[in-house]
Amino acid sequence: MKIELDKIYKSKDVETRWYKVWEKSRYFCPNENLDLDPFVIVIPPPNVTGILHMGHALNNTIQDILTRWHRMKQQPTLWMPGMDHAGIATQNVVERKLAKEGKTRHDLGREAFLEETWKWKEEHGSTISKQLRHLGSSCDWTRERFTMDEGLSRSVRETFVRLYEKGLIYQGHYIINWCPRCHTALSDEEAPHKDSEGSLYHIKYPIKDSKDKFVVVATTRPETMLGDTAVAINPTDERYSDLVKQKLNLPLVDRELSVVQDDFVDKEFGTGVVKVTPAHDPNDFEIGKRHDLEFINVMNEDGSINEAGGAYQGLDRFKARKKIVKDLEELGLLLKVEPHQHAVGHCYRCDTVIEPYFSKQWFVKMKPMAEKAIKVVQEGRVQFIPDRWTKVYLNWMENIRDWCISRQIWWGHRIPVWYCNDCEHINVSREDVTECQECKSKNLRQDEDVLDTWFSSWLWPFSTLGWPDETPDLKRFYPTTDLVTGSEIIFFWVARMIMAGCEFLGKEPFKTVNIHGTIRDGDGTKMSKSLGNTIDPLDVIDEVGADALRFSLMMITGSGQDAYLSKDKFEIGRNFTNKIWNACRFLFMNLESEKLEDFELSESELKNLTLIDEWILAELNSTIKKVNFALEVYRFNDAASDLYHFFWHAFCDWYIELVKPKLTSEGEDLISKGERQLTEKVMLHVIEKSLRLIHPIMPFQSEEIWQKLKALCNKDLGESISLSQWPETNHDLINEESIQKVELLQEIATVLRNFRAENNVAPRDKIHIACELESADSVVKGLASEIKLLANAEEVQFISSQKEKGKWFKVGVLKEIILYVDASQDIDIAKRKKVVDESLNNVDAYIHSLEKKLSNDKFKNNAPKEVYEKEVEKLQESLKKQKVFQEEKKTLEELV
RNA sequence: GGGGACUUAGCUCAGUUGGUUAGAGCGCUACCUUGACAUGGUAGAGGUCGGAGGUUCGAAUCCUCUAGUUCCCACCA
Repeated sequence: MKIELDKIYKSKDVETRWYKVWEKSRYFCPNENLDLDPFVIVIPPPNVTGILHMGHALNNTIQDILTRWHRMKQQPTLWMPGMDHAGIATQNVVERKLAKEGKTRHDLGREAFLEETWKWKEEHGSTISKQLRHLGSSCDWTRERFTMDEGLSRSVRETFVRLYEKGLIYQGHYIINWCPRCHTALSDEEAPHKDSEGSLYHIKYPIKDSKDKFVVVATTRPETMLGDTAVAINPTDERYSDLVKQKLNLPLVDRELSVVQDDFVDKEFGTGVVKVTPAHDPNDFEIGKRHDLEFINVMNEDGSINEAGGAYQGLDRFKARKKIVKDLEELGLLLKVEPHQHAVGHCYRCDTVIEPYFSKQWFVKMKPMAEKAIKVVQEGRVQFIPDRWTKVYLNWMENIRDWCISRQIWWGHRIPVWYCNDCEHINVSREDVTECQECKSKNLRQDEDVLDTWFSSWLWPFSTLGWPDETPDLKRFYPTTDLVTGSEIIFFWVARMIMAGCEFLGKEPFKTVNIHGTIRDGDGTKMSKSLGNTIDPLDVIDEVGADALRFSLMMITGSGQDAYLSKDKFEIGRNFTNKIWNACRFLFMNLESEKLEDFELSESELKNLTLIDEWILAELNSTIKKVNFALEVYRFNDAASDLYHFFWHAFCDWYIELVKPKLTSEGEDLISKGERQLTEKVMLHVIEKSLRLIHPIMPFQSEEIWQKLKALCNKDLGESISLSQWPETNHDLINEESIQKVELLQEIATVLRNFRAENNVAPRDKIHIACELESADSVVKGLASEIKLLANAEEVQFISSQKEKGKWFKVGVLKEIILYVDASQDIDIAKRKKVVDESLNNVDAYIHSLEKKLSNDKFKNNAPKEVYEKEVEKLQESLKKQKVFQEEKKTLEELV
């Protein structure tokens, strides 16, 4: 039976070929196994406008590893895919497109604009799901959802109505974050503050009916003074106690201002006098409410000054600011301007400076829901990994503020509210309303606004499963198991999902939240398109393959830690896929066995193993154990590096090298046919298990090789490695003794190779080796042929210490053995002497420290017995070494 | 203002309950173009774990302070 692999691994061909098969064969749909708990992940739905970036690649690789791992454990496994309609982002895209044609959305009107947007979605909206397939993501695409599809829209309405009926949704006039470019309200989370250099303007407000008397107020936004309706001081501030009875004249605008006392005012800051603009500042808004002040809105939706601004009407807010400052200066009312650093909100979509804006919006009352969501985390029913995020989450939850959910855009779920034009009744309904519930009038108008995009995302873990219907999927797959996401959407998404799950289903939506790090570039700045510092995952896939990308990402990103990425980081994955490919190729090339029954090793086969076979099986099983553990605790980097070290540095570097002669022609005389067959079987067993272990991280290549391997076997291994059984650890095969023996063998080989390197003995030249053994029954005796092979020796002799002194040259000292080579070699005595001197110094120092430690009674009394004994053992060994080195030093000195 | 995270070889990072003469990958040096792989092999050089103090028989690992880098959160005009 011959199986062949191409000379080089052609990732592109393999990837497209297998993904098609996987998807077509519905391997990614959950199985019907009722005995095992289902494993469920919902994808953090990427924006429909999105294109795959490294953050996605990391996020989805982790999800895929978990999904494939559980699928191989034969659990019913569902990775629910889908996309987010991304209200503002998508609308921006379509509006930009229209702008190129010289049109605005208003030219089209609402209906036509939405049609246009759906059209855009149909044409471009599947980009990212295609890209996720390139990555190998094993989502169940038959269940793919979109936040605006019919079912999800229904759950949005259901939740809105329920919350409204419960009194948790209310409408009101408040100061919200307004983006003058997107023309919409934003939630607090959507308006992140950035420190910016601004100015603090000190302005004189004249006191009415006084000559030249004035108070000084300070502001960073002078243009808002157009909307001032009062000035506030701290009630305990004696400097201004007289002021309370007086009135002020607001400059530039002909308006009288009263003076109010409010605790909010900090006596220490500035002059201790605050201008109050209730319609343009959240704090002033509160003061305004407390003191029943007038709310004057001075801006239009685009941030320009409106008619209330008198002479400044029509000016953009920043132009108005300049002009106002200039005018004040001319009037002699500008006292001074100081540089001032302060935090300014910016639109998270377009980065425009947010305007605190007074308007009527819909809000969700969050406190009652937060309480439940806090509880489930505190009780450990939802667990953050790493745990430090728990604190971040709880802190936000405990200080939660109401959620502004109305957006003044068109793309999204329209608010299910109909106002009666006749009786002004507010109709809130799951179904479209055509008749007023109060007065039966048909003269209704629906609320113009749509809901925040996150108002549909927060339902994602159950809306995708069919909720509010009691669907079989919902029963079977809710609550989901793991959530995998980045830290930047803990508040936006994770926290709200927990609230929604508890509120609407009475059960937390997932058990663990795995927060992975952020991908940054080599300088540590976040990768973003606008900075132009991105590495496109698709380019990487193109160059090195998806498996290499995935593996590299796992090697690079420590648990939850940010990763600093540069292109060369992907070499590790590329090299590893190459190594696996070539190792398998080599082994397949030299196979002689006929078809095997299967790859499992029978009892009798296990009894006939060579030491090397025993050892590799021990290493394999200890790797299975480690990988299992790593995955269980979400330490993907550990899993990846465990696999890497096993396959490369145990299997390839040592095992294959050791069995090579048996497999190639020169070995034919050396072993019996049965022995060769057994070795081949062990080797195939190891490869087959390794492939299964690697499959969650590197799905494509493992499938390709595994399918070739299948042909060698009579037993039906199944259709795909992705459905095959996840390897279990066979603890009986973790044979410590064989591990120790092979470690000794490796040390011996290293010493001898080192000798070659130091003395420039060519690898081809055979050497003669002698081993002086501590005891006659040393295990080393059984290793002669391996030593011979690894050191390329003509022969290996075992000698006793006293004899044949002149013939052998000492090259190394190990645990139970002293190594010699034939003294006829051309040996660099000076070099050797240097090495021996250094070794002796090290050993001396080490012995000194050990003796010190051991002579300390406190150590003897306090340290655990094993630790103490270990130290004693170390000392004995070191003393032996010391003796040998001393002798050798003497010998070398005589020779010089 | 509050809360995290990070600081270990030239670079990027491991080091899970304190006990290793401190590890890996890349890079570097020397040798190897022997038919699996130069995306390779062998050998080697290179850190005392940001700094200071403390706890302990024993600390990279725990505590305190301190410096630097960085990320969140926060309504001080």
